[in-house]
Amino acid sequence: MFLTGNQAVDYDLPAMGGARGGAVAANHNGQAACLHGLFARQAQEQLTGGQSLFIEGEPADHVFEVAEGTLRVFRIISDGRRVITGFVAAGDIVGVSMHGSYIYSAEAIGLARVRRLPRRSFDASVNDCAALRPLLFKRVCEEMAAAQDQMVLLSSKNAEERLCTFLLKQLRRSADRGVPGAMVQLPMTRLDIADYLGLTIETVSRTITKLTNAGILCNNGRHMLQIIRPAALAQMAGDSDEMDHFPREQALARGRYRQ
Amino acid sequence: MFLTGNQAVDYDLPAMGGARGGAVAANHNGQAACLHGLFARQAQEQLTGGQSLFIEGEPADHVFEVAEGTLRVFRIISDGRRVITGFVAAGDIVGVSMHGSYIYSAEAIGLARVRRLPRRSFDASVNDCAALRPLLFKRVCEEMAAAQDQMVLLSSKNAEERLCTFLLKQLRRSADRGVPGAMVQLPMTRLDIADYLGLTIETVSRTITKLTNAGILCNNGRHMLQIIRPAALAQMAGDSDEMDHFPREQALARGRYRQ
DNA sequence: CGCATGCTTGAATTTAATCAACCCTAGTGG
DNA sequence: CCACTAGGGTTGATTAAATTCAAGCATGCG
Repeated sequence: MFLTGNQAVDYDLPAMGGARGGAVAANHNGQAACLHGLFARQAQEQLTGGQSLFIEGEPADHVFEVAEGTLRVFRIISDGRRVITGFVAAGDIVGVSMHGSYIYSAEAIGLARVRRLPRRSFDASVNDCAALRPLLFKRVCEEMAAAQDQMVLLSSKNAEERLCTFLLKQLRRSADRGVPGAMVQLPMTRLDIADYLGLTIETVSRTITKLTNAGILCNNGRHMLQIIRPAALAQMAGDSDEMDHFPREQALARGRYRQ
Repeated sequence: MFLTGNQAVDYDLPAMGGARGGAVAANHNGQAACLHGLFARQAQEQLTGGQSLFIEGEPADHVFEVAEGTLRVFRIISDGRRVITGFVAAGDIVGVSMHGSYIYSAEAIGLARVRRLPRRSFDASVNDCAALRPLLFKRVCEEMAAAQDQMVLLSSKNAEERLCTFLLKQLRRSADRGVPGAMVQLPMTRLDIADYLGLTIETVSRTITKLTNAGILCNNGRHMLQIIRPAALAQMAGDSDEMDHFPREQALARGRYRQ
């Protein structure tokens, strides 16, 4: 049931070397213009809610591009709890920075579609194409930066700040996808959010209620919120915009950062 | 004293290619055998305790290899607190996965020595040398894996587990460096540890005391501990060795992971 | 010696977790 | 069409853990 990782896929790689004839999206004649181009000719695979794309510990044989939907990326720790380390959505690539085995699992939240490439092909393509390498590098840097941000969130923000930070990020995403009117799509459940933010489901729920009561947002069903006062949200997120150009001085002022 | 990470190491690279002409930048005609080789000919720079190597937000113009000592890698958040996202020690490379600007600061804990390479040179060398690319990629993967581990630690471990995990990691490091007899070197201060583990200095102190009283470790001065019962430490670290091959079953048993 | 810094310990407080009950909604089947 | 159910979600009361505030100790350095 939940183990049905992936069935029946054709694994031919896009014949990287020479002229890639037919050419679907996003790349041209000689070489792929972008990473997306590498996946463009691969068949889409469909995942239903809760279905695994890959599981922590499996050999990391493939790299995936999400075409549609959202996946959660997580690890199960020894006491059985789940830690979600990220969500990936359409356009994102998953499973890149793996050395031997996947270090986390990925599974669909609701319906999702992905394309896959064998890792060897992916690596070879990128390795062969000088234009792609910086693009991949950039992605990895972004992934790293996101991990850093998450560490900061987890190690120093309270429940409210965590949730506001999260909602703000989702708001940006939704806006980028053309969702209008400060609406935020939350495809994931409250439990997903809790496991991502290092909180319990109750705390997430309470905090959303509190923000609603404070007139900062407004609840349109479980998976859709409207942000009424984005500025307030940003302020409560705690990465204060106006001040954080002066990290050193502030820190000194508070006596926490010396020398 | 506690800084003597490892001194007097011979850093000439295994003379991979042929004649490495005068030239700074450390690579090729032949080609460098390893990333370390890229830095080998660079002058060492010395940093004293508390001195910055680079600061968050600066243009990320250089890549560094630590030759000696330990640095802390951190961000200062808007309210002035410091979040340490990692420590780097001899042999580690810092500042790789940066796109435009550094996303964190790095500064020496006590005396340290580093070698630097302009980012352009570093990138060019790696880009030109097919043998180096997977080595760099591997490093980045390790960095990513460490970040994941840290996220798990921060989002789901209690103070004791955090500290035990940390000590265990330091123990491995110390052992790798040839420190004998289950001794752990802690070049950093308690405040550094606290900022790294997402705790306060008081909690770190109390927890060390507790472990000492429990006969698990033994305090030899501020910057040196002896681990009396490594197995107990490992168990308290909470990434239980014996069970975590069955993440799925456990999770289901606890009703936390469904579908 | 005396100060400063880092560390430890104690008491009070606060935050989020836990335990427990209940609600709401979508989907099912009679 | 309505009743029922299961899952996800909310709310409340209590508890536990770590923070905060406060004081004192130890070590190293001028």
